Amino acid sequence: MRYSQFLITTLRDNPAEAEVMSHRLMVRSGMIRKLAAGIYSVLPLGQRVLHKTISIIREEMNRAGALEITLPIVQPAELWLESKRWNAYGKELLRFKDRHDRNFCLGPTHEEVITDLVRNTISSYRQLPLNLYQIHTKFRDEIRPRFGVMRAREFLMKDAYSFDRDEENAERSYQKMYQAYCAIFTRLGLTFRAVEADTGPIGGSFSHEFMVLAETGEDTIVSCTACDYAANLEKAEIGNEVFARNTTSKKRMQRVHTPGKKTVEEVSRFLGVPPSTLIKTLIFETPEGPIAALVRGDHDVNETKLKSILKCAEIFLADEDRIQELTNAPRGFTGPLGLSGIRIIADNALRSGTDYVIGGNEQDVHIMHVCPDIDFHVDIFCDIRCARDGDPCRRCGARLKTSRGIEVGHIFKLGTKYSEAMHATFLDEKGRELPFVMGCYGIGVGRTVAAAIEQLHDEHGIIFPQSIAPFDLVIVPVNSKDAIQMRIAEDLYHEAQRAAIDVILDDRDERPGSKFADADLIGIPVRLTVGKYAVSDKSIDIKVRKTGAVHKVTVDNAIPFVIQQLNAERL
RNA sequence: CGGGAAGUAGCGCAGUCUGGUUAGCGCGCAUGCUUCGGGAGCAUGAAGUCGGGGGUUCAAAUCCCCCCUUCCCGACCA
Repeated sequence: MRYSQFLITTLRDNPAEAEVMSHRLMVRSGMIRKLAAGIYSVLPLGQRVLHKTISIIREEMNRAGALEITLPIVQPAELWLESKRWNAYGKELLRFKDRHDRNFCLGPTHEEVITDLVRNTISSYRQLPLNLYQIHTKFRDEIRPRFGVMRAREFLMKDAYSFDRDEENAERSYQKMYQAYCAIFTRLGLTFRAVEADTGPIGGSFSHEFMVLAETGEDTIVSCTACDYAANLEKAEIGNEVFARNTTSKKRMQRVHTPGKKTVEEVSRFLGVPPSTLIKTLIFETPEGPIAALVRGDHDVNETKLKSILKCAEIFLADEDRIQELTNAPRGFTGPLGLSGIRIIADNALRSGTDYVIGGNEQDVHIMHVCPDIDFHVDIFCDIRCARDGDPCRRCGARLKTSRGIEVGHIFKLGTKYSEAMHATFLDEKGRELPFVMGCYGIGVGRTVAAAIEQLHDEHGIIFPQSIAPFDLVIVPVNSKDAIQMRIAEDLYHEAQRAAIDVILDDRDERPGSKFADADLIGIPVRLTVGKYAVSDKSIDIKVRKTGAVHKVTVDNAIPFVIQQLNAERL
């Protein structure tokens, strides 16, 4: 490819719309342009990167035995009504009507469509296992799209769906995908980690998220410092702690006046006690009515855990009016004592300690020296808080630590959730009709590219891993009006092409500084500079983007050296 | 949906408070000359419904009202 025949539209200034680095660099390098919030056009440079990413994903999916298909983006409501997700999915599902007034939606995911396809196509255990995948556009009407393609509304996703005859085989399919994902992200040159995760609205029994490690990631990962346990914060379980309680020296409860002190911080400062001796009482609305969730003042409630304990999809914090109605006090003074008709769920940590401060369910009143389960009733104790640095690991008891990541892939064991709801069955060798045991497996393609950039960049721009760089090599003639330099550059260009190197020749009549800056910004792994030394003593500079190292080689050795450099990185 | 910020040439911004020549600057773009090892210099030029609608006024980018869009934080969410 010649620069003069390619469209590269780099920008010198950071776009005002972009805050995070990967977004800035994708816009500045000319990979993407925004059309509307969370909706992007992909330019030729970005398309090349996507292409290479997709190729790797496709190769590994095929290697794992999955078959590529294409499913429609526009989906009829009937299928979603069958799975009960037409109403359950929420506003992310963009619904609309066609000219005949029939309901449709844009597919945010494709479980319904694939299940429908398979139930009409597969009828025998002999046709299993089956894994079908596509790399296609999804639409999710996110409340707040952000960070460019990292959280877009319209985005490219690889989604795969496995169908098996039983749990055991489904487990095998799941493991195959797990391995394939590891292979994919390794080939993409990413530092990543697979973590246990909540299944969310997709449902199913078990899932892993693949996290690209990056400080700017939206997700918090909890991992063990000793064993290999790792989970999303939403899911991360806290190991058994020692719950010691000595009630012999317990003080009597005491009402205290706490005018205007509503937050944990205010109350703890006012009373001169540490936040860990306060109990936060949060009222949540659930489908079965309000519940009270109790955690220590220095802990945070984990709503995902709470949902899973309550076995419901939707809970939300009660608002000011509702709190007043239920507790006869404004927000900030809620406590478990005397709450009638409300289930009280307390975090395990509250099994320890006898001397807590709680809200008095009365304006400007708190109660001191309170012991859970003795001074007030607790319906159940369980793990409902977010894990923190230092908490014990569920598996081995060692300390947990937290870090940040970007979720680029998610694999689910779906079980028979969809196949049962939609009557997708096959006959086994004994003629029994059984529902497919399913799994589904997603990779956010654009997000993966963004995550790679987030992880691999410097002050000059993107440092693409060779596997997804838009070009392997850029050849820069310092002075494109110098016929001899240009001829050497052209010769090297052709030589590189013959060697199957994805090369671009910067034949623009630009100053060398601009060409270098663009090459760095775009993140081409290897740059070859043809200048006056190439003319005078056949010396070429080869610069490696990642390390910044400059190697001087002769014209004849240039391309072989480049090949060696690329092979060193190629996986 | 709550809080905050912003919409002026392709991009980045000034001008708005305090209404008043022809709406500016940098980058980019076009043409010419010189230059060419880390974003060159000079000259000439093209490019603007000042986000949209309404209002106030002799006069509106500037003041008032309504709306739209975008970004950030939160709530929410693969």
